Amino acid sequence: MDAVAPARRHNADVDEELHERVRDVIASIPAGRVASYGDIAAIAGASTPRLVGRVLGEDGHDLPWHRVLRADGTPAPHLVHKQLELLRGEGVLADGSRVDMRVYRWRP
DNA sequence: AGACTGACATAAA
DNA sequence: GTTTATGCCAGTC
Repeated sequence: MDAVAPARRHNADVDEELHERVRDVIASIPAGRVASYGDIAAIAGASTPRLVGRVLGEDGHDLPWHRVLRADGTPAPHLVHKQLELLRGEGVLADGSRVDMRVYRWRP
């Protein structure tokens, strides 16, 4: 097909859209469930899970950031304490510093 | 311009 | 089973 394929746009709109997309996905995570950065990145269309972490650090104050963990079920080193406590309040039990992703992992 | 850092993931030891 | 090293993408120095 002769239709052009706008693989890359230099518009900042795409960047902002991705930013909101990530937030929307995180906000879509129901209580008592958790998701990994890589999952959110894949659903939101982010190229790398690092973008998800950046979004949370910049504008995750209004989002259930405590429902976002790493692929191993271990949250960030500086938030592990708060993270597990918030999750525990939602019914997510953690073994030490690790959560059972295969049980609590949210899947759309 | 290049190099370092970071709320990560995956592979190898 | 855990720990270590490398790669990724974007932002910052």
